Amino acid sequence: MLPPTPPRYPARDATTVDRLMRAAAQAFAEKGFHATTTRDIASGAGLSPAGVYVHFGSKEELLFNLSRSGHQSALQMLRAAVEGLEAPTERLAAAMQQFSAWHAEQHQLAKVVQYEHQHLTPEHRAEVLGLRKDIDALVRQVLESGVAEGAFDVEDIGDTALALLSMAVDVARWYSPTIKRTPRQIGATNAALALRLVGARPTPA
Amino acid sequence: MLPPTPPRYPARDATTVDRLMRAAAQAFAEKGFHATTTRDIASGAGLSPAGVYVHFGSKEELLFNLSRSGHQSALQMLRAAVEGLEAPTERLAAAMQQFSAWHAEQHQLAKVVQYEHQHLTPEHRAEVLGLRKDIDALVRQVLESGVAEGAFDVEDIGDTALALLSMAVDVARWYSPTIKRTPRQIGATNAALALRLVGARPTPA
DNA sequence: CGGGTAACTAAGCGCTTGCTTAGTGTTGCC
DNA sequence: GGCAACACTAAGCAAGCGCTTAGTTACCCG
Repeated sequence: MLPPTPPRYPARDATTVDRLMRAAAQAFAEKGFHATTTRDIASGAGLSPAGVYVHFGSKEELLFNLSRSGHQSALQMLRAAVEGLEAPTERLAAAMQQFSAWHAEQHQLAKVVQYEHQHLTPEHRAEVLGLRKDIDALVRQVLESGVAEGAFDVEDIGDTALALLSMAVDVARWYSPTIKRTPRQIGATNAALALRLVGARPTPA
Repeated sequence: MLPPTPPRYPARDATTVDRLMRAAAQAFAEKGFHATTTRDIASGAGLSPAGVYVHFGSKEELLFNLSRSGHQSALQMLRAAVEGLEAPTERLAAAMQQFSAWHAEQHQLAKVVQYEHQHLTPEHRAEVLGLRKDIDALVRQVLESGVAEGAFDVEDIGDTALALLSMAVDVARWYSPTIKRTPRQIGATNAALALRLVGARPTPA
């Protein structure tokens, strides 16, 4: 009774779904969810207005898929960044570097992730807020272990974690591909600033 | 030929205009400009849908008035905060404290200011972007004088100013009146973190 | 070659949107 | 008292919205 193809509704035809996701990310990032029409998305993906609904049940479902996969990739990237690193300063620097650079490199997706989740249904919003908590917890944990080892001098871990996240997240608000600094440079700057914030010394030359 | 009343189209009846501005600020902050209908604003101000157009020519004009007056009040507040202060650490701490607290206390207006200006007409956007540049310039100037006096140790003034602004502006994104910290406490935290960022010592006890 | 399936489109439906129009009640001035 | 000026409403219009329906094309597997 098993079908010869694996369950197909997670859309095998990656290219059209991919074009839709890209077109939606660009439009949502530039104009916001409500100012974007399904016709914008369809034409951005080279489809007729009805073509969207072959792959997504609604405009909100498209936003949800974007928001969830964006949150997941940010979280995975953060985990990969600190994996294998022992020293708290290295872990913090790597996390801040990668997270900031991600918000620049993926600035369209990042804008959707940071500023459009309010337009999700309550159930969908709850799901992505869970992923956000994981990201917050990871940053807090990096700070906590640094404080425990005496590598960081921090007044309040929650406040400091929030400030660090602000610096990185806000990149999505002001970044534009036309500026001089590259995502990598932005990451390096924010990593250095983060080490100052937590009272660590930058790795000596 | 001068009329007995001064030019009247800047709306003398402050109370209805004020109710409209408040209702619009709340709706724009909570749902965004495009998701807000003129009927939302009208009913929020206790008017019929047509009543809005007695005082504002369009929904965008309402947004513009909000955005401009919000930018102006933020800028004025920043100027007042540093006025009369000589020591760079005091000036930076005062600016950061007040600017961060403003984004909490006025979080609805601040959200409109920071996240909705993309929906202004090009002319109106250009006008508020001018005010934003003034705010950026003020922060930079505080950093520059601190560096010149040897009070701050900063690698790059532009990057550091941007990080400081990120910390303050991002308050509007995460602040909610239900959290434990008061706007004043948030301001104090961010002021202390700012002094760390610029390599200054917090004022000794 | 025939038949089922999945991707896609042309057309359009019902609804909501920003905004207008025509009219009403109130106020203040001569 | 007369009347213009004003703030406001009831009703509604044209346009645009998200999404559906009915039908066409392309392709895969026997």
